[in-house]
Amino acid sequence: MQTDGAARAETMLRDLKEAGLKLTPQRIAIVRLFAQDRSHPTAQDLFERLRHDFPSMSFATVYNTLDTLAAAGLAGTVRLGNAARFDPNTDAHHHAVCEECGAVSDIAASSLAPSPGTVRTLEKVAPGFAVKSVERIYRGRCADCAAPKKHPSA
Amino acid sequence: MQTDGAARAETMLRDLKEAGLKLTPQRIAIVRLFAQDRSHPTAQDLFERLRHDFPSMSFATVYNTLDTLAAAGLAGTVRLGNAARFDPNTDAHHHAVCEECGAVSDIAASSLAPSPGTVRTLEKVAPGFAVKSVERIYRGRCADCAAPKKHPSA
DNA sequence: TTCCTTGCAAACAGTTTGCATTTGT
DNA sequence: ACAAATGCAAACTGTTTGCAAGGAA
Repeated sequence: MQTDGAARAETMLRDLKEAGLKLTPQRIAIVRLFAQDRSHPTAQDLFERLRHDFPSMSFATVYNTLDTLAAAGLAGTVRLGNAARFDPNTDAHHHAVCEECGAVSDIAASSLAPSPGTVRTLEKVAPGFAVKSVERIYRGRCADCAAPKKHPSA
Repeated sequence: MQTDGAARAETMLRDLKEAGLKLTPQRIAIVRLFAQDRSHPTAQDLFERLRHDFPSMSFATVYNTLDTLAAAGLAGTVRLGNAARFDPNTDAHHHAVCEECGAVSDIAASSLAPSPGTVRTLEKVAPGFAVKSVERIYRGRCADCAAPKKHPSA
């Protein structure tokens, strides 16, 4: 179970090191920032926020690091709009997307494995297709957008 | 229930006309091709196949037509990789994606509305989030890729 | 020292836009 | 005739690549 972002950052860094990868200042900064971010940031988002501390950092480095994390199984990616969004949550989970503001939140799942019923259904509809995992996207309206106060007046 | 592609094409065309849109030769060709295509083609795919009959057709026209169809509720879009894929199937359904060849197939669903159980679960995990629909992506390996004959020899 | 990483800039892929011209209706 | 659609090319966004220079181990 994932809880503390800071702890997760250190775990990621340790895992990267153990995988024989170098811990450059950039990577450390990216990981520390990313591990704590539950907003499913895009590479651009992170780049923007890192820009301040690392004025010379390039996009490529951000992508590189994120891809490396993903390849190491320390991060996931979700594609919902035009941009790839990265997710430090490696527990089984689905996503809830707000159609109004675009916010994405994680919805814990006990497992992504298909249920026996799902397997049975698919066998009929798509014979021969071997399901490995089921991903769900819940679309709707998040609490913030449902809130009546559209005009922050009064 | 969607069955005959050719019939669906004519239905689409009729609906477009009824919506006050013009039936240009390009649109007719795109619709006729698209309505029958269950492979979830990208705009590029269609453009390429249309190129032969309409050497002067532009990308923009393909996108325009596809977007128009989508806006009219006559087509759907799925985003799985880098490109948007269009789907002439407007019945409630999910998608099965082969992780090996990338093929996408439709999996009929009785409804995309969330089940009472889902609503209940989400209420706990994401309080205030109003689920409107649930989309599923089944990932696995399709029948073709599972087939042992990788080398079309013998 | 040795590779892995970085930064940069250019290359790419997919999609959108502006505008003059053409064309359904 | 008129509004809508087309073609074209250029602009854009998001992502990737090639390569010289830099830096962790």
